[in-house]
Amino acid sequence: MTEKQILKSSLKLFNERGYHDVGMREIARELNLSPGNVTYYFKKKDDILFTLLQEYSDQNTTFYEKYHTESASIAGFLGLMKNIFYSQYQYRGVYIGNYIVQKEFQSTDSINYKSTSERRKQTFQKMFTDLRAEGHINANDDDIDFLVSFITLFGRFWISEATIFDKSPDVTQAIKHYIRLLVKELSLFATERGKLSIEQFKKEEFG
Amino acid sequence: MTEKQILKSSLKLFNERGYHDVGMREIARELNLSPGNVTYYFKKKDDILFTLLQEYSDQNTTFYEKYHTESASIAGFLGLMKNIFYSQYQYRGVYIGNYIVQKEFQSTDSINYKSTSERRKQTFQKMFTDLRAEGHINANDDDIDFLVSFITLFGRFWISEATIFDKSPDVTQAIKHYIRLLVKELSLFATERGKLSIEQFKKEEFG
DNA sequence: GGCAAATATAGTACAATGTACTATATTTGT
DNA sequence: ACAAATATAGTACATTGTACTATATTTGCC
Repeated sequence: MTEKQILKSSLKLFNERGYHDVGMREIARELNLSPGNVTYYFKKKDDILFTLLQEYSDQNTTFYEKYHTESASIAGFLGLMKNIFYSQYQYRGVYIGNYIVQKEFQSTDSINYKSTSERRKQTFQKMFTDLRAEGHINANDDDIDFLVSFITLFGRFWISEATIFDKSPDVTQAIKHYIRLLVKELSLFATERGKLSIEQFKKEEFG
Repeated sequence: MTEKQILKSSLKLFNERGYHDVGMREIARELNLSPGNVTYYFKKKDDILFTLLQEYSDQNTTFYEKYHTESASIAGFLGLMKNIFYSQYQYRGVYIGNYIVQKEFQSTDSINYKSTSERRKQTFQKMFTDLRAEGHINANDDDIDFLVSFITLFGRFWISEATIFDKSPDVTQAIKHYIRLLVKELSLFATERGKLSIEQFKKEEFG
C-alpha cells in the first residue's frame, strides 16, 4: 500500500520540479513518513525512478498489444501514439532528463532500456510494413526506415521539448500540436486510402 | 588562462560521464588545483555549465552568420546543420540532460535560453522561406511551419538519442546518419533545383 | 487470545557533494 | 620595492543519498 503511495507522491514531485531537485527527505515529508521508512521500501532513490519507468513501460505495452488486435490503419496508429503521448506526459518527470536513462544503461540489473528500445524500433518497422501492406502508405523500404527513425526520435523527445519550452503546458493542446506534426509527416507517404483514414482520425480528434 | 583550462577539463569530464556525475573536487584534481581554487573562478558548478553553454551558443552564432552571407540553398543549409551537429557533439555533455536547461529557464540572470531558442525558430522560418523564394523547396506556409517544428526538435535531440543509444558512437558516422535523415525530409519538399542542390551536397559529403 | 515472526516506522550516523569562508602565496602596477 | 590585486590552498558547513540500529505494529499460528 505505502509503496504505491510513495511512487505516486514521488512522481508528482518529479513532475513538478524534476528528479534531481527532489530529495528523499522531501518525499518522506510529503507522506508524513520518516526518511528511513522510505528507504525501507526503496533502498536507493534510483529504485523509485526505475520502478516508475517500469510502470510507464508496462502501461505502454498494453497500448501496443491493443493496437495489434486491430487491423493496421493510420487512424489506429495515430490513436496508439496519442495514448503513448499521454503516458509520456504523465511520467514526464522520470522520462525526460536523459541522464537517468544513461544511468539505466550502465546498470546491469533492472530492465534493459536499450533492448526495450530496440524492440520498440522493430515494432515500428513492422507497423509501417503492415500499413503498407494494407495500402495505407506508399513507401519503399528506405522510406520505412526513415519513418521508423523519425517516429523513434520524435516520439521520445517531443515531451522534453514540450516540457522544457512551455513551463506549464496545456497537455491536451500540446499533444494535439505534436500529433498534428505526426499527421503531417504521415500524410507525405499516405495513399488515398491512408488519407481517408487520416481524415477520419482528424474528425474524431480535432472535431 | 586557468579559467579556459577549467572549462576544457570540465567539458571533457562532462562528456565522458555526464554533468551530474562529475564533482568539483574531481575537476580540481584533473588540473592539479585545490577545490577552493576552482570555486574562485566559478563560484557555482552551474556557472561552469552556463559558460560552456554560452561558448556553444556563440560558436553556433558564427555558423548562422556565415550561412547568411551566402545565397540560400539546400546544400548550404545542410552544410550549416552539419557544422551545428559537430558543435552539439563537442558539447554533448552539457547539451544533453535537459534538467540543466530547465534550471537555466528558472534562473533569471544568465543567458535566456528560451528567447534564444525562440530566435532560432524564427531564423529557421526565414531560412525555409528563403529556400522557397530561391526555388529550392516547394512548400506552403503550413509546410514551412512543419519543417520548422521538425528541424527544431530534430536538431535539438538527435544528439541525445545518439549519445544515449550508442555508448561510444563514431561521431562522423552518427552525424552522417542524422544528416541523411534531414536530407530525406527535405527532399520530400525539394523542387528539381533543390534536388540538384541536395545531390551536390551528397557528392561532397558522402562521396 | 497470546505470542513469535515478519513487517513497518523512526531515528541516527556517515561519506560525499556544492559552496562559503579564511588564510597564504603569487603576480602586477607604479 | 612595496602595496594592491589576483590566485591558490585549506577548511568548514549544510545538504544529500544511503546504511544501520532500535522500536513499534501487524500478521499468522497454536
